[in-house]
Amino acid sequence: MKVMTQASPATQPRLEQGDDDLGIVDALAQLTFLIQGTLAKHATAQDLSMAQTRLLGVLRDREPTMQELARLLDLDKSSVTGLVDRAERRGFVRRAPSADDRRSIRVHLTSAGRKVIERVGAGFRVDVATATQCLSVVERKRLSTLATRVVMAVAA
Amino acid sequence: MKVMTQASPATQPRLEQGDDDLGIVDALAQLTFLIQGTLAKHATAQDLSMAQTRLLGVLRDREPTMQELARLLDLDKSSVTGLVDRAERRGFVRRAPSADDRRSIRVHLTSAGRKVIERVGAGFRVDVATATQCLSVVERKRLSTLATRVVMAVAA
DNA sequence: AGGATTAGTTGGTGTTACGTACTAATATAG
DNA sequence: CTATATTAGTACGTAACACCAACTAATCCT
Repeated sequence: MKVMTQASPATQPRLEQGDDDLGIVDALAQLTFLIQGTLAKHATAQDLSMAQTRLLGVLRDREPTMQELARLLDLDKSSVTGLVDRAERRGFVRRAPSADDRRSIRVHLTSAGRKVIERVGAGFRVDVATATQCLSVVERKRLSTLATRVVMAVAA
Repeated sequence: MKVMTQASPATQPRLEQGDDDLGIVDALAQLTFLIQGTLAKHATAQDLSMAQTRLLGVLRDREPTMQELARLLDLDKSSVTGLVDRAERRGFVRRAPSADDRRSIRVHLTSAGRKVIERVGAGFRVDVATATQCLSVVERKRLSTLATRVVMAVAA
């Protein structure tokens, strides 16, 4: 995990950090893999792939067209066709004709789909809570605030 | 993004958090997707899949056997065979016979492989730095320390 | 020496993702 | 009001990826 940056040239061994700090880049990278692994675990437990999980997750509070779905998931529209095909075949989502535009289609969760994604979410929540138990209440709050700030800033 | 947990029952709209805090679970989940997206972007820019990127990333400071690689990447050994096949075909890694055990094989980066993964790392670093620019130096340090603590605690 | 175990590959199946080409519906231009 | 262009979605071909089960070769065990 040693890739040099402009900020810390190869000639300098990073002044500010000891063993208790991986540096912002590696810390976030590793945290990311950890969290993704956790999510993948619960997805697998519900017999869902990560792609299916993302699809159902996005549909929890939306009823988008295929086009919008492609944008939300950052996929090609032809990829979304297949994804929704398989989810529909398993009874997790359904396609409904759009009211205003007869070309487009609205995708929505079925109750079975909602149930399965809620189960993944519940398990995930427990594991994230467990993983952050090494932090005090104040620290956990700090972490979630900082993470939120970054997410919000990038979104804007 | 509203799945209820034991910690915050459905009857209560979350006492402690305002609009400036998504809560530890959603904040980390969203941060994770953000970071993964960034990494994927730079991987694609170097014409690498995420699987190839993870492979080359792991090999930066290791020369594992196929078996160890499977454990490191949390993949089936047969998946690793294919992954290494494709990476070798593209000249990024090489297989070398293991000295002590004639059954096993050691996989190592080529200079081309090292070069390409370093480029991904460099771009990724820049983007993480940019994404965290909304934080002060102290806050950034705090975030990286907290993330490190979580990663370390889970690893142990 | 001989059976169990371990390392790695092979082959088969299913998912995922993409690009291109296509149909149908809507929007725009003249 | 046609004629053309654009948009929404699907179909098809290709390739990567991941798994399982079956297989070969080397090593371990007793």
